[in-house]
Amino acid sequence: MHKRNEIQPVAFMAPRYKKAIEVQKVLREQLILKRVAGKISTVAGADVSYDKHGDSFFAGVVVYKLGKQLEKIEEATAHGRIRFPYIPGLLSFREAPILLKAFKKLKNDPDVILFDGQGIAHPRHFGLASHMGLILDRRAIGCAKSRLVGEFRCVKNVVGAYSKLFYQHEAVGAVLRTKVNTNPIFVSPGHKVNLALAIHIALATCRGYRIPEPVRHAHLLVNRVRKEQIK
DNA sequence: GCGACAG
DNA sequence: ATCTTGTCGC
Repeated sequence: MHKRNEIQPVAFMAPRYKKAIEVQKVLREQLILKRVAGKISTVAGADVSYDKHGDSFFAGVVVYKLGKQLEKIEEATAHGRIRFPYIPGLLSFREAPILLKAFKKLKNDPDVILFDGQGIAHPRHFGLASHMGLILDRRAIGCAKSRLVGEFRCVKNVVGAYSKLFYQHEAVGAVLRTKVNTNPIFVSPGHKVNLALAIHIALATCRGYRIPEPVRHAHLLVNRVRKEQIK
């Protein structure tokens, strides 16, 4: 008997997965869920693309200067072998290594990073954006295309409208309308930001598409690189 | 036992 | 996530 969103009964999981879950529980204690002071002038987006044959993938990061017009100032990619299966709730153990490899090539250190996944809107309040933000010691925000946990009400069909995402009686994120007549996205604080700033940054970096520009371009970048490298 | 389940 | 062309709708 499992409550909704009680993903992966730990008792039946392989030891390495149980260990991963314990790691998340320990690391989440170090998360900073308040807005950290400091100017935000550069924003990065990161994403991963999987090789068709399933044993390798690519990570990409794109850095933008924040302004009226977003100006791309740097991008980096990395290639690596997949060492961990996809298990809802344990995505960071699969994607963090390759993402870190790409971040190491970066010369700039962005003031905030947007990730293609959840922040604290997660069974243990420690999704990909939280994990990466903590490791990189950067502000991080989760921008997912679908729900992992939580309940929410309908979102008005107006850009900027949102409803809070509740999980265990706590607002862990927002279901945000970034484009009319289009499904909303799931924004949640990852690290060193609060929900209000997470929503603000996500909206401020949207340019007419559902996905915030940094993540959208990181997505395009990795897909382009993957298709070229396969040849 | 069934349904839910980021990418 | 990925395999994939056209097609319906704003």
